[in-house]
Amino acid sequence: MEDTDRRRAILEAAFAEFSAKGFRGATIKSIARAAGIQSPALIYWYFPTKEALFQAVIEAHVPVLGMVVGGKLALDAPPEQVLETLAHALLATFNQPAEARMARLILTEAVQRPEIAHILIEHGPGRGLAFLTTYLARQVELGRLRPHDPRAGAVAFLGMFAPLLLSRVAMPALAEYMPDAEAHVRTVVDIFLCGLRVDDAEQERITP
Amino acid sequence: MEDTDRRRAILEAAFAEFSAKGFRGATIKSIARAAGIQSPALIYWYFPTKEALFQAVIEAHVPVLGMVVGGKLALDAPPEQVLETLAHALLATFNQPAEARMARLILTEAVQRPEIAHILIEHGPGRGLAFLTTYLARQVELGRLRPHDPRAGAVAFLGMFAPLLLSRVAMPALAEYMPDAEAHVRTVVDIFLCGLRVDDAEQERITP
DNA sequence: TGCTCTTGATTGAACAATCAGTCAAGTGGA
DNA sequence: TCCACTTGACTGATTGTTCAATCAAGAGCA
Repeated sequence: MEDTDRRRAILEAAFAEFSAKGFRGATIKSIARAAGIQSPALIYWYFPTKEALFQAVIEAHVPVLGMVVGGKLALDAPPEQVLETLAHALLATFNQPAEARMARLILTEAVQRPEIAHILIEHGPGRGLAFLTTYLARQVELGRLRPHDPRAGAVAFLGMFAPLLLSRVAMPALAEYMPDAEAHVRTVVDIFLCGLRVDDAEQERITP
Repeated sequence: MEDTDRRRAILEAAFAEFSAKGFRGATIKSIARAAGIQSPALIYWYFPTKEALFQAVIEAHVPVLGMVVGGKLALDAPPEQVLETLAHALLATFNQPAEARMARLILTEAVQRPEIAHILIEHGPGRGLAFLTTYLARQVELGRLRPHDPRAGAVAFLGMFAPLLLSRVAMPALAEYMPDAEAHVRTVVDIFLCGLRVDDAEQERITP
């Protein structure tokens, strides 16, 4: 559990290599070179195996996944505030290079590794979905949103940002089909709110 | 360009292996074994290299990607019909095992291969997005939907199904957070339609 | 019918390169 | 001296790929 300079350097280099080339594409030799180490053998003094190094890299970056909903989002706060805050937090999170690379790593590796997929989902999108689901249910209870399946609503809302995040993080070729981020947030929140607002109630004007 | 039995068998086996283990994970030996071939060397009689075999596999499955919007979706058809049809077509498409495996292959490999990502996006999600974008713009023109950014609207609508498709195709661990497919389609179409419906000019104001 | 000759298809063996991982021999500070 | 740390050289296995040899089936000719 100790965290020396060398160990940290290796972890950092391994993260860069894994996220750029995938588990199989990144070799311990390339990781060693990226870490400024003379011999690949040194890696095996800190980590018993390549697989263990990979797991350590994952575990080192799991905590950052939980930060998306780390803010103070109350269950009773009004939807127009919570949804916009959540949307901006989502985009801001994956603007950070470390988080973006982590997302790419998950995307390429978790498919072949269901066991780590489970852990990562638990700490990342799972929390966001769980919070949003109970939040939507609560808002229906409060009469601020009309009755609907809150689970489907949560999946739908977060999913609306999936293409945008995918284009930023992993597939730049998608970018040409993507709208501006700010405009997208505005449109999405607007559609979602109007779509779930209680009918015929008091409502504010919507500007095109 | 000839398509003998052997060549087709190799392509099929390679598709299965690549989609299951990824490009690096699938070896020509395993592909040969899956194709019922004695020696891996035979593959090199039909394909000059492993990379060429991979490209051939991709090209062989590109056409099926265009089928999503292959149906007769008119620009003037009412939204409640078009959106539901589109949603069901989307889910039905990725229920087919071949399409699902193709999607997984794209997801895991296109990240490291921008050149093929571009082609695949062009034939797949790109077409869907392009159609939906012009369709939404047309509906705004017709006065059936209220003014909004049609590009963002299209991305949002298709994105709403991204988590569901991801859980089915590549990450089963996500399934426990997912709603029932039918209910999700209903909720999504409902939210999207209500969210973009033209506001009734006469609103009864109920002051709280 | 018999007999070569050609051609496409298939094979087992072997190639060089690279991989993850090991090992013995060091280094340098306490 | 001791011990945490570092190194270059090495190992055995696996990788994609090549190659010479072989097989089956005709084609042309007697």
